[in-house]
Amino acid sequence: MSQVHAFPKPGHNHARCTADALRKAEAVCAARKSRLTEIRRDVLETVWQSHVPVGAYDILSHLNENGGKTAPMAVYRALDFLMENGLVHRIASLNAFIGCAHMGEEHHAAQFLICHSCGTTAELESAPLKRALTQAVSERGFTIDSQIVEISGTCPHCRAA
Amino acid sequence: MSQVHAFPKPGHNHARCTADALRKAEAVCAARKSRLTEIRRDVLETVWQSHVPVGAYDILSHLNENGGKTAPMAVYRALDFLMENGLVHRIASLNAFIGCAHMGEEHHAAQFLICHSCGTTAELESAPLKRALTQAVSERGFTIDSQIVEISGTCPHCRAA
DNA sequence: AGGTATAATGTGATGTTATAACATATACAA
DNA sequence: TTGTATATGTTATAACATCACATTATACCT
Repeated sequence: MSQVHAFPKPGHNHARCTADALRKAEAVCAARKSRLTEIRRDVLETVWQSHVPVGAYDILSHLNENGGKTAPMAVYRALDFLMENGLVHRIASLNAFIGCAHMGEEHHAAQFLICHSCGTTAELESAPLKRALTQAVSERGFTIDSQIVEISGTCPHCRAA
Repeated sequence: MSQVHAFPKPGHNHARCTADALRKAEAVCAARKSRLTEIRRDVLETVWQSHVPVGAYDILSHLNENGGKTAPMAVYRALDFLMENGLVHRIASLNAFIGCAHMGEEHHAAQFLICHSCGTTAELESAPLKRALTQAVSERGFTIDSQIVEISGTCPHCRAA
């Protein structure tokens, strides 16, 4: 029986999400012998400040809040590293980035639910959807390299409110 | 039995695609009492020059090839109009635009196959995929407003070559 | 420890995509 | 024909992303 992932609740203990994420990231990097340097860790931490995707320049502003002088390139490089290591996803429809909720685990695909009311974005992670997609695509003689599934709408919590 | 749409062949008579598209666009606009003005028609025609998505600034260059002085804003406004009327789609992963292959028809969803070898991009239009998606999303209590499905890979013709 | 290759970061300029804000022109209905 | 809505023109700027090259840090081999 497949587990249906819950959409992040408005009042959840988010400090825990962040702490878990950083811990997992350390583990993933250790396992892959990737180096989670200071700037990469800072960027990851910034991305994890919420479940709302953040733009690269927002991350930059956050890093420079206390007089820092990090350049855009540094942020993009850190984001590239984090994406290569499966720690962060890019949301193409928003030109923004979000922490990966399944670091180190097998990943069906990058499938996202984006609430345009509160901005909260969650991974959908549906195996049936993945299968339907694979099937439809291969029927057409096409070979998949990568995919984007981004669904905008209203999350259960905003809908209730 | 459902019709599986063919991926555009390299040597097809593309003049016909364009002519068909412009004719359909006229019909759609007439039916909706939308005005397909000169610049909008020019942009649509430019987008239809191939089955490869074009960037807004490429469209702009094309419009200005013979000394014109159209501004970016005009192109974006035309694209907005064309998208509102279902004549053009935006490919988020490429920041580019492509003519809609199903103007005026019922549309399952914006689902695209993007060949990263030749650039050719086609609408997938799979009902089972749409169903799987709707199902997965509603299970999570989420209400869909819009969706993006963009699949990158190799098209049958490039794969054969 | 020292040398050297590789990886990471710094730095400045520039490229690319998209929108804001306000002025002007055009269509078309009353 | 004149008012109103729609469309376009114009200038500036915002927002997102990369190039190219210099410098520094780290790993790892001897």
